[in-house]
Amino acid sequence: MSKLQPARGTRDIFGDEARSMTAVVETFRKVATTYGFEEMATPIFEFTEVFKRPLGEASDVVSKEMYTFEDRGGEEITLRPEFTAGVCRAFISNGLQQHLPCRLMSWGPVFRYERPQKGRYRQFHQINAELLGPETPEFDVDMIALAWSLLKALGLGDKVVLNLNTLGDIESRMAYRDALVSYFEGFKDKLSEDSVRRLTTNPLRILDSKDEGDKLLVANAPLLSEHLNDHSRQFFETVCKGLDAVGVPYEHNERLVRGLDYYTHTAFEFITTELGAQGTVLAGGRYDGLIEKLGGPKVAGIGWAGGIERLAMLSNIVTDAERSIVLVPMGEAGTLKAFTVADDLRTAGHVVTADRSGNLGKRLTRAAKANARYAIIIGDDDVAAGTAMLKDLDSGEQSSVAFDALVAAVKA
RNA sequence: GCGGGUGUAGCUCAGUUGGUUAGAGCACCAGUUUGUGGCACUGGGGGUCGCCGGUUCGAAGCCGGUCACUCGCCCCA
Repeated sequence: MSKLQPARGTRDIFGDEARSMTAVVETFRKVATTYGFEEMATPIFEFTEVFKRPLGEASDVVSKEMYTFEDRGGEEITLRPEFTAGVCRAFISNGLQQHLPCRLMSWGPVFRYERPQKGRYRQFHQINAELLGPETPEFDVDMIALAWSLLKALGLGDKVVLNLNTLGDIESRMAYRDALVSYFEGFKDKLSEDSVRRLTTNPLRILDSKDEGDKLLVANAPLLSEHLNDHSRQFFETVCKGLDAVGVPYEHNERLVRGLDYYTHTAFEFITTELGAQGTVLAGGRYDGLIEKLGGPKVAGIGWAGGIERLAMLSNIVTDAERSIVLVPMGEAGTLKAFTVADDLRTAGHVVTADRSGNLGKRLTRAAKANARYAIIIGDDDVAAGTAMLKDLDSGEQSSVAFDALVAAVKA
């Protein structure tokens, strides 16, 4: 640790960036609420097993990206690398299967030990939505529609493209996996180093390879759509029809796969080209076996997560700070009087600060630069007279107002 | 984890073939101005030149290492 720097991949968030991230979260809460979602805040750390079991031992997240440590009581603890597993654990812990379907929204920090880049941090923030209930394709449509509504509300409707695919149910996925492995086994010497490794860890990932040689082989590889059983095919068709009906544009991308073991059926990613290699801005899918895998009831689920930093960077939306009233006390009596004036105005709901240093000109300059709405000058003479000088900083007009009339005057 | 680039004030950047107290603009603070604003003038604070080591009489500039950021890969939000 040299100097007073934050640890690698972590940062301080303030100013415009903080406001912009808050705006993303606020928009999310508002939109998700209209879809019937309720808040679920789970701990930012869990027993390691909660993440290890559902994500899959071989996944990158589990094998090299988790912040895991033993606490003072000897428990294996992990800082959450995603929301889904924790939310599902909470669902089971609290017996929420009595209230299906459950629509749960969350947001907050998540942790992944990765090499940082722009738009990619070791501690970053996500908004998250999960819908737990029966395995019904219409729910997939609802979830994607929610994501699309949010993105539109953030002004990202034309910056982002929805890539959609189906991984099929477990049966279809396994059949396809076998077909894929036997196909690529034949070209093992031509595959990139990464892809040879993926052949054993996650063969579907090869479809997504950026290696030029791999791409040639992938072009002739068997297609997942050819290995879908009837159930999986119908499920996907229903999802597509639903999306058409709600008017969510999408591209069927057969190469879209997911890294985590628990995904089945629908998988989707909203992608932008404006953030370099960090183009995925919001992504998710269906995870029908997850809750059972964690030891819970047979309940299916679908969910997604969005990167708050990435969404904020793309949208540039900032909630404007509320315009303030600046008190300018000019003497001892004025300084004391300003405390009660401030109190009255704040009680009435205004943002009030006092500027007590420098000459009057400086203070008005600062108030103007801070985009304050009013300045209230309170000198000793004013206190004696029972009035303050209320100055409208937009128009430049000012008038003498009795102290007890200030709250009303400022409203007008 | 792998490969490339960058690092001088809060911000944007100068800084000659290594040469003595490291500069500018913007921003900030104060004064002109205890009673009227975004202007002007004057002044001020702020940098161990990312950090450590090496070469040299002498390093912001050269060499090595390290840290951070950044671009791509892996993977992902």
